[in-house]
Amino acid sequence: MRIGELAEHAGVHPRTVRFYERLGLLREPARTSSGYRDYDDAALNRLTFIRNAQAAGLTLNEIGGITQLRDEGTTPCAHVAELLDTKLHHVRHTIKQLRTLENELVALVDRSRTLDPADCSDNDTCHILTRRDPRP
Amino acid sequence: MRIGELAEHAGVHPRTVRFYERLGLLREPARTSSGYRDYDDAALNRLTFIRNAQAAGLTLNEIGGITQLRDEGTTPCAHVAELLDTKLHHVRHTIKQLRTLENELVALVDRSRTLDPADCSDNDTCHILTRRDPRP
DNA sequence: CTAAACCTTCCCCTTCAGGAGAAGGTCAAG
DNA sequence: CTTGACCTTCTCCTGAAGGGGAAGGTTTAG
Repeated sequence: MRIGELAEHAGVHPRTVRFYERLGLLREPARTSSGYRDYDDAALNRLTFIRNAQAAGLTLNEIGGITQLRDEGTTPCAHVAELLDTKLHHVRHTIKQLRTLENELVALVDRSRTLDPADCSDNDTCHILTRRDPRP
Repeated sequence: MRIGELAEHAGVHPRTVRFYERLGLLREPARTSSGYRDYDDAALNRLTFIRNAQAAGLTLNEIGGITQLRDEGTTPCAHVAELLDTKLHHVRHTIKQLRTLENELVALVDRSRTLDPADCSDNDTCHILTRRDPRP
């Protein structure tokens, strides 16, 4: 199968397939006599895996670590499990930070409703954003 | 005051001050006879404003829009209020997405505990990440 | 036979917020 | 006078995940 067909099956652009190959996520495929890339089903499986892993929030770099283990003959399960666990902690941490920001924004939006634009001077560019309390 | 002093007062690197100037967030300051940048208190106010706005999640581009209004003589309050409101919606949307990802990751971590690495075949690189259900 | 659709490599561009280093000028203290 | 700390401009680099176009070769359908 040629690159366009492979890409369409996986729902990506042919460009993306070449990009993954350059990063080492996909092995270099066979070539037809005219130099076209010629993929087998294993390549589609691999590409599908990459998309699944991305959907789970893994970076291409992390995915590269997994496929490398697989290519070396090691079952990557333990590594994958650890990666997912770490990612989960990161996600939870980010959510916490965003919730803090959300509260801050709610306070600022409220504030914007009570302040009078006529009182907004050049000193602080815009008094809505003038900090009253110390940074956490 | 020279750039190092200004930067220290604001808690940033002198490089960052020059960077903001290049972006048009800070006006070009006066120069000493030897070519050193020479800032007044207004510059520190402006720089402090930029930091506050960043803490509220605004991008430098958005902050540039605010300072431009101020430099043109328009009170930017209405614009700022709208920006904050939009940002709040964005943040809430991002939190929602991250919560979905969190649930997905919890499911995957659970799954990694029940699957046997001995059953992980080359076909799917790692069976923990093999999708069972269609993408939302 | 020709035109469209596909493929190839090569190299630069994007966003975001700076960071790094080079090569050189200036200022304050000992 | 010299050393160290500061300042200047210039240009390139980072990470993430590709996007875009140029210039050219191939394949397929009509």
